[in-house]
Amino acid sequence: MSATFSVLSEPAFSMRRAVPAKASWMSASAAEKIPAGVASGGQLLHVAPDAELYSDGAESVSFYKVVSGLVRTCKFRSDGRRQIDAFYLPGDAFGFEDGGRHRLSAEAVCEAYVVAYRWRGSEAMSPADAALAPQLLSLALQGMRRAQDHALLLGRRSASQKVAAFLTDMIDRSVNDDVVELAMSRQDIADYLGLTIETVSRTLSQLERDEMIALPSARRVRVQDRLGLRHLSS
Amino acid sequence: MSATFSVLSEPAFSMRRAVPAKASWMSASAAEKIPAGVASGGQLLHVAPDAELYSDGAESVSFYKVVSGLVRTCKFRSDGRRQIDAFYLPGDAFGFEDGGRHRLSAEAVCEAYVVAYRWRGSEAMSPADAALAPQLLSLALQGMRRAQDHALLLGRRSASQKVAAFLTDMIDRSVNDDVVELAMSRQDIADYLGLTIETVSRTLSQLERDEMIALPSARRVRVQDRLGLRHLSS
DNA sequence: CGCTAAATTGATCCTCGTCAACACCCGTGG
DNA sequence: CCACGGGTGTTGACGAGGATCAATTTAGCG
Repeated sequence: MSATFSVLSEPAFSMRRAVPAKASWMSASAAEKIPAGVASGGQLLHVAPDAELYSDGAESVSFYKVVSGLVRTCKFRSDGRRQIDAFYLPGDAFGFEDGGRHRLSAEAVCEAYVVAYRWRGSEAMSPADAALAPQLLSLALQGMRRAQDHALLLGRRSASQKVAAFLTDMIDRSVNDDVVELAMSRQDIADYLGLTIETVSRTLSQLERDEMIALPSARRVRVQDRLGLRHLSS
Repeated sequence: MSATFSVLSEPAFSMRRAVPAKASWMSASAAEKIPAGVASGGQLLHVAPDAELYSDGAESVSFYKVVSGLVRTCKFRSDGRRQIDAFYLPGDAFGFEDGGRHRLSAEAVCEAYVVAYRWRGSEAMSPADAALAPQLLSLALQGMRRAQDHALLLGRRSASQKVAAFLTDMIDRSVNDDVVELAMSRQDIADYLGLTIETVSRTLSQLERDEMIALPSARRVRVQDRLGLRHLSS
């Protein structure tokens, strides 16, 4: 895994891994893609595919917002297995946690740009930061909602229900209506749903046979029976 | 299910269910058990066993803090199955969500006292409320952490790992060191872990045979090999 | 055009869900 | 005091769904 990410504004950023930071400066057009943020003073970062933005246990100095690409947060178990906590699409914020340390790793699924906002947790908030608290609160509540939905998704559901719910969620979150371009691999999906790659693959094939979806290519899903899919995930 | 809960301070509280509010006034000693809260103006409520504090979809007018007893938040699926999102012990806060509506039901597992704090979400915060934002933020981050841990617990783990993790969590959260008094039924545990009551029961029996725990009674667990248990839940 | 990683498909095993019977705990009432 | 009854928990037998191991196909990329 060639883990690299580069700071595109200020260079003073704590890197956990000794990795050569590739100098790749953003274009003006990329800068314009930054969504109207919580704070104005964000720092734009480029993260290479599979590169680690921060790791489990690392000191938490910022939270982040995705500008482009896809980010996953995950946990690595002692048995070597990986569990993915969430996928973050452009516009989504992640990485704000209390306690001074991250409790998950964050990695780019594919090449991504993220904005980092300096923030060290609700305990260490300056009076100036306090003004942002309501907006951070909104983000935290959103994050809690997402985590709760994920827990509900994982609790006692069949493989087909899980995959259908995953696809439904991806459709809802993507701009396009009926075709989803999955940036993540089958392994990523499996680790997110608590399944194996084989089961994910089999389930997708079955959904295709049932004519609920079409798979023009492995990572491209065309939804043909949106209602049926939504009903399956119940 | 005889769903009843009664407001012990002000009577103006929105009840979703047409239920006879039993007049049961708190004792002075119960009042003293209220933990130092986020806000001072909380309203003490009594909730009878299995009574619903609020239901999925209900308008969200308050968040809550457990004074005594045990509260569960849960979701009911269309197939009739129930999933428990979380258990809340004395001192834990719950029920703060954005969007104006609750997305889970809250019920008392056993007789409980909770304090309700008027709050309608981060969108509808008065300047006075804004002062509380940092503390609410801390609570929300705690809630997010809890939900994430729950999702990680449910993702691809064996029944014994799940049960061990559940017991470990209950030990960590209870005051007593090695004996846990479980207020919840096997069904509650099963719905929390995404298992069946039979599997929960079998797993507990197995843990007892392995001498990691002892079960002096069905709801009382004595932990004999705390390290082994913790290692199992990994 | 090959090389490699990713994805699919197949065969088999095992965990856990399901159905069923039974034990236990308590409160009620004879 | 014990019989009865219902709720809760335990245990057993069996089967289905998904994990595992293995082989093959497809896609991506030099």
